[in-house]
Amino acid sequence: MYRIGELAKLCEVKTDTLRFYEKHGLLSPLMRTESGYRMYTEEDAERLRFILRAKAVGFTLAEIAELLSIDLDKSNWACADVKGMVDIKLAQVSAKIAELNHFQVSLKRLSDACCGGPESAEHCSILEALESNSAEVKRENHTHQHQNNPNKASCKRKG
Amino acid sequence: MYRIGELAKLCEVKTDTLRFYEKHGLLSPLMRTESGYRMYTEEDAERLRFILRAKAVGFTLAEIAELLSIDLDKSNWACADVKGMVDIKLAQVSAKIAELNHFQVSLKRLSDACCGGPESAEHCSILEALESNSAEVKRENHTHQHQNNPNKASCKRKG
DNA sequence: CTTGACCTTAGATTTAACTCTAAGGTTTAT
DNA sequence: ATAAACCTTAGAGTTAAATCTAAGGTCAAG
Ligand SMILES: [Zn+2]
Ligand SMILES: [Zn+2]
Ligand SMILES: [Zn+2]
Ligand SMILES: [Zn+2]
Repeated sequence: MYRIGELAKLCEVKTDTLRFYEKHGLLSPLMRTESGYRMYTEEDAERLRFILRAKAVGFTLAEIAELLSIDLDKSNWACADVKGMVDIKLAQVSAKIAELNHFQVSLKRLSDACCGGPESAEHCSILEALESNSAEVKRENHTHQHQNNPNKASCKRKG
Repeated sequence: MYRIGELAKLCEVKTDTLRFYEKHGLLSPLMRTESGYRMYTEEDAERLRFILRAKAVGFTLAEIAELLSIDLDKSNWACADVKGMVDIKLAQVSAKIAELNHFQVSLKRLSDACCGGPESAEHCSILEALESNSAEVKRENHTHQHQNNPNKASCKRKG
């Protein structure tokens, strides 16, 4: 039996999180002490680990609640149901990855085009790209305009 | 000159969004009509496009506000500043991708291990994996337990 | 018998970027 | 002159998952 702080420490979450999970129907300790302290059993701890594992593969708490209720009533559910949830999540995750990959490619293109030097950003190709509609990013070259101050170090590519 | 609805349509955003951007200091039309209608200039439209392009590479509105202020005062900023913002964002995006890739791999492993059939989930390897701590997911095989009902179609791998 | 670490509750706050509501004024077309 | 389509404002609601606050009760040690 664990008090809330003990279980929290054991599973590396905050006590707030455990109360939050309880409020949202994910994990309710069966017992309370006379004085009202929550007492979690090993079974509760296992349920918490289920929740954390499901979180670790990307499920939301609402989805985890569904998985938990399926898990408690397995015989009334099919593999198809469970795999369906996983596959939907997989599609969502893949879609998000695709979006972020797009960001990544664009950002990389912007980063690569900019010298990153100490010169004025007046001719920075990143800003130019954001200002204009063109798909390609003009690359700054060695003779680009912001090398016009000979007192400053010349604007060389980093790394 | 555009009224708010015209600019919204032109750039495929909601009027709400334009008011929201104004409230947050990203885009304020210089003019109003006598009756208080916002009138956006072509310059405002360009600024909106800047915002949308920056959004399209993953910047938050707060970061876009910063980029806009840099853009209006380029000579007081260096390429290093601009590239720095891009590189920070790139790192964030890459970190998020890494997390999602982890989700994706885990989900794929779960999905692959489950037959996805109409049989009871009593021996579903997905649920088993979430219940237990083991890193590897046990794969359901052709003779797995939930094929014990001969009245139902056997639990075959989908696709 | 008091200090400090723990526990309780209800409810507010956080983050991001909208999105919606209510109540009303303006423009344009018929 | 009236209806439709537009515009205004302030402010509340949405989503997700906590995280924090305030005000107080409990427990073990010294
Ligand atoms: Zn440069
Ligand atoms: Zn640059
Ligand atoms: Zn199966
Ligand atoms: Zn299965």
